Amino acid sequence: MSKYNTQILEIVNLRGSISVLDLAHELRVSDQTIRRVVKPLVNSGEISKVHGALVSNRSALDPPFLARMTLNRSAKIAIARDVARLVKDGDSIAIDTGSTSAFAAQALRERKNLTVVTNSAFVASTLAMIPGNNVSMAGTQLRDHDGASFDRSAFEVIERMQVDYALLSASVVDATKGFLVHEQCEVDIATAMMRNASKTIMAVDASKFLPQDRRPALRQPDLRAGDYLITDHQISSAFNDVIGSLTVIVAA
Amino acid sequence: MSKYNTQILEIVNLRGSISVLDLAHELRVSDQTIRRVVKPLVNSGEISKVHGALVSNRSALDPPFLARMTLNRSAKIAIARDVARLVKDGDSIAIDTGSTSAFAAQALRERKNLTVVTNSAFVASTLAMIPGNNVSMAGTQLRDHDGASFDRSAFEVIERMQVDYALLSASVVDATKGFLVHEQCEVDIATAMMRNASKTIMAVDASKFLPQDRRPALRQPDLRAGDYLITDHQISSAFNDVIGSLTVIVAA
DNA sequence: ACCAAAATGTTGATTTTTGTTGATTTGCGG
DNA sequence: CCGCAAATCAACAAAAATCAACATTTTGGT
Repeated sequence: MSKYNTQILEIVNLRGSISVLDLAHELRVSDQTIRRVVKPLVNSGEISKVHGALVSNRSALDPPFLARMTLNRSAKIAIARDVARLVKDGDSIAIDTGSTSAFAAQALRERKNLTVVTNSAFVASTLAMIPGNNVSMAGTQLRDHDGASFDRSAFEVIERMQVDYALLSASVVDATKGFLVHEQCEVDIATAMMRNASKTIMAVDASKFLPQDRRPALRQPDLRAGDYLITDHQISSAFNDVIGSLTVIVAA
Repeated sequence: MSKYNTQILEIVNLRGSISVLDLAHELRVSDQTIRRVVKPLVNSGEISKVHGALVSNRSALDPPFLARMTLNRSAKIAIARDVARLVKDGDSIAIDTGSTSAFAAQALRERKNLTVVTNSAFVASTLAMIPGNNVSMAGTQLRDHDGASFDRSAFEVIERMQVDYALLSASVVDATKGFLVHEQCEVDIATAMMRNASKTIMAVDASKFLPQDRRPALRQPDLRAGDYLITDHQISSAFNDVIGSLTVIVAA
């Protein structure tokens, strides 16, 4: 990770493409340095390279949102893949806010003819543009830190949908108290989604099972027998109470 | 994959078709190079080729949102920058659907404390996550090709906002008929946004001023004196009627 | 101030891309 | 069917970009 890293990404993504020499001149370094710095960026797929130029492969569409979600990224992606495997073409699904759900939305782009209801603007815009999908955005006023809505109209929209799956997440999993989140409004939305869904999918990466500094106090509604828990590590038997009769899927 | 790849796709898709020689001249390279670069594009079916010319195989319809995002990218980015320059921190703005508006939303991320109302889920999610912004998503059910909403609740939300600017766009500009779009619902939303805004900003790149194959028939509402038109080239005097008393900003 | 490690610049050999030339093919109107 | 002009293709030379190796500078810690 070099000090030019962010600058390079910025320039390449803004201009769409630029030659190695031009970029070297822009940053007042030699072309060789650019090549060296750029190589890991290309390997990690952040930008791509053709003989003669660096080209951005960031579609102008996907916002920096996902890029910021670097916390446990690969685990979340693995979980997202399994969510997409569970859901079939033509299913209907309610999706809550949260970074795991955001990745799941990305993965669900490969499904077709989904009916989706969500209170997250990001999830909505991700899935709305897939041809054949039918996406409803629940809520009007968006919270600034995650672009989700928890207003009255959000509940109204969710209440009038009847879906196959509710895809929920949690901030922390406690061995006795269960799935916890930080805010009451999140519980309320989750409850509404569960009530109107046949099955619930709880997607939480393994880090949420570890003790946390800032322990949230609010419990998500209890899951029902046959609901799914998707995570990325084998779960310790200490959590048997919480897991109960859930179908546990451990993502590779 | 060559460095001319994206440029070629952009030009071919914009113009519908172009001769190899013209394209070579446009990109300042030899015809032979064009032929070489184009061959893999033709093989992979991205564009097709007849003797003497390259033709786009994008549908004659307004290209899908994703494709439009790459069309005339640099012009749209320049325009977006000027939009962001016009709007000040703390302003309120209504934003319509469309690729130019999507870029404008990206550019507006550098503004703070904006109040935003939009019927595009993409614009909403782009701006919602900026701390201090207050974003309202107008509408519930999202159209699949661009993730925008035109339902009853969209109008209700827009009608109850009072904003400084309405940021609108158009598919084509006609010298006598003015700013045209393809669908009535787009006009309706634009009208509602304009009615509740002090000033209107019309953002259209120069390619929209050229004659088009498929001419949309629906007129955006007339702009008022003092409204802004932001584009990327000097506008021919043939459009004087349309421009009227607008403040024209030509993006660099 | 000193050393070691990391980052950067320079050089020259190597590879890829591009332009040019001339032969060959294709589309089209008699 | 023929001939013509435009378009295409093949091959080689020139130019540009890349890579590897080594020299130099900068950085961070003692």
